[in-house]
Amino acid sequence: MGGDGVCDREHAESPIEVAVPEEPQRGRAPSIRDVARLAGVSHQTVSRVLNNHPSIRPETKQRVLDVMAELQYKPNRAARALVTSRSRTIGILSASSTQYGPASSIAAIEAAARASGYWVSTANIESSDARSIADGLAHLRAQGIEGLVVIAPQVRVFDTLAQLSIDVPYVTLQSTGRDAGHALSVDQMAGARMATRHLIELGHRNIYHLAGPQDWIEAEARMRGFLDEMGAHDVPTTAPILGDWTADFGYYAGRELLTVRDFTAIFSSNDQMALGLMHAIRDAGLEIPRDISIIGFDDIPEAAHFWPPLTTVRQDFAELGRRCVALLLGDLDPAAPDYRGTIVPELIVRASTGPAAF
Amino acid sequence: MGGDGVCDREHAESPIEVAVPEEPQRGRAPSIRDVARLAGVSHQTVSRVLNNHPSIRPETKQRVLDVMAELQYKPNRAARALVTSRSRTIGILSASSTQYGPASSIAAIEAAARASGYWVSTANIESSDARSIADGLAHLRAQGIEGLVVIAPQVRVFDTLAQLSIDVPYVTLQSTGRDAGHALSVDQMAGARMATRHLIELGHRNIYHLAGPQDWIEAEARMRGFLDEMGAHDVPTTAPILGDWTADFGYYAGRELLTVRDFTAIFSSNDQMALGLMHAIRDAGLEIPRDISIIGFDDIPEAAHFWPPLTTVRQDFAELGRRCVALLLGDLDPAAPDYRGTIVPELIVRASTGPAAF
DNA sequence: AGACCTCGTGTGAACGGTCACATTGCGAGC
DNA sequence: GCTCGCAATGTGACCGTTCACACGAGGTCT
Repeated sequence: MGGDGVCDREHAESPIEVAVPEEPQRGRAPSIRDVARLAGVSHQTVSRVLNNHPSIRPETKQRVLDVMAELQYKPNRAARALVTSRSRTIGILSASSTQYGPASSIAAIEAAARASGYWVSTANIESSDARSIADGLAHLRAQGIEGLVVIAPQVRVFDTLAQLSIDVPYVTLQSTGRDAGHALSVDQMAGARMATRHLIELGHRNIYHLAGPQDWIEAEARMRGFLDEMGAHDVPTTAPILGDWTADFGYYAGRELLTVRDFTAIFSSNDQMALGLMHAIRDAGLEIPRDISIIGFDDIPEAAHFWPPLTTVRQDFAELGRRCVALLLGDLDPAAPDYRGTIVPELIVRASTGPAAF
Repeated sequence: MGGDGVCDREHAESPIEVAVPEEPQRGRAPSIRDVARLAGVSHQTVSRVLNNHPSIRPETKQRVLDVMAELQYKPNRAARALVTSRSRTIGILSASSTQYGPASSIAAIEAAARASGYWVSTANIESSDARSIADGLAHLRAQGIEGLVVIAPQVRVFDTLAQLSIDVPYVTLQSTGRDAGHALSVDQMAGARMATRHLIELGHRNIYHLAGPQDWIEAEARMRGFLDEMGAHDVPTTAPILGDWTADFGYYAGRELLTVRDFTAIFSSNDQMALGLMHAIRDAGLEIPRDISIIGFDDIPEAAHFWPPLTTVRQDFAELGRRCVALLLGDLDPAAPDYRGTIVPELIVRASTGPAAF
């Protein structure tokens, strides 16, 4: 019924293009039994060809394959999922999927999943409240996902997830340190220490840290890395400022900080906030890095073209996505390679950092 | 193992009435028939409750609902899809999903689809070659999607899609002008004309256009808008430069252009390239907008914090995504509202444009 | 030479929903 | 009073695939 309606509509809309006189197309799409009939075998033999079962005579197999091609047979995923109770679908629960990092990871996850014959279905959550998370998760679960990737790295999300008792294998793209089995991440602490050490080695002693939102796991890890490294060099620290990842926040935080100006460098927890900071610093008539050094985190593609080009810490989001799927499939499918373990980020020195001014 | 499972099951079923207080929960998830048995109705009645069929006694309905809640019954999507041959899944075929625009649209599409009870499954294509597109499409089709959204707005993609004769309703997020029925877009031409007019009104007469890749539909539309507006004001034009959307390209193009420097303004087809251009201009010791004005396109969230803050044209990607689903569901589901028609972008004037220097 | 295994194939029953149709009561119309 | 229609519910088939099991042919072991 619905199909007819759609067909009519198509015809009405594009009279020039679609003709589609090719297929006999009487009624339903060809099934395994149609193939079987034409190939002169049983439906089970066709099924065996589909799942390339070893014990099947090559010539029989070829005959079946030929008929499949002729009929343009396509296996019905729903039927298969019903009987095997395996959907071959990985769900992604993601916050802030419009940002470069998450988006890159999602793309990599999709590619890796597809290569392994899995589908990917996403659910975005706008806010991190329990309701929104539960809704997203319910949506994915209703679909019968086999594995779950969580790219909403707020502590709150974790807690909510823990309460919801997920019944599928899952991976989170950030590490709380608590749930070692499920987590996968770029080593945020190491990256933050690199960034901090870089500033210290340039002679800076009054360094601020513009952190991410308090309840983000990455933000916390970077903050910890910062504090540890500062401590290791006996440099006194001030309390980090808690931001929201946006360039807007960086700008306003910068304006605020400059009213006092008791620092020579700022380590921003991501590149966007660093951009906002630099904006504020320029507005105040100061020069980077002569007056103030800025270092970011992520290395988004634009960072090289900021003014000045931003020194930052590069994360390999794509590798993260790939490993994520490998880990998940390791649970789902013991054959897949397992490369658990953290990925080490890389310090990218550009022009926004320089020797300490005073 | 399997045999044991079956045996257990047989035993569990044979004794009259379940002795276990709560739920045996051994093995499979509860089905419609489990619910039926405990509620003392037929499986069909349960099905009617699920699809809230009108003619069912309220008290019967309530009883069924109670049992469902108790058993934590969840309908099996695969079974439903199998029998109705409707997957309730929308596929997204997307290139460059890591960029702000596409990512925003994807998020909006997912939200809108979910609100209408649909799932979203994505396939990313890295390159625009026919093979990659066909693979992505095949992947989505194998899943039995009911509708398709294409956010890979290269002309090439369109041609490939046309050849592949898509058998589901689809929408493309950009307009070729040719396939009016399927396309949905922000009015790129209008946006480009706004941007160009802005520069002309500031007195610029030597304006370059840094366009996007030749085969992108948006790029072409913006270029056309630029040329039209220039023509309307009798301003002579030079051939647009064809870029690749990246800040890197903008930077190198800028360096190249500055060797001649026969212009006072550049209209960049997106914000990233504008960023690269500004980088190159600063490197050459020039000041924006005193020496050269720059205008971008998209209004990515960072644009307000570029140096100088970028004048650009804002596109409402989220609205685009929402309408996209509405359009698709209009095909799928005649009840949904239909708001076809283009979305008008908005000129955002910041500090990267100013009066012509000479 | 019979027992036994393996290969290649077929048969019928699931899986968990929906659909078409059958079957009850029960009030209304003639 | 008897039929008719409708509301509320039940019965069995079916969607397209895989699974468990059966079966014949041929080879190997004892």
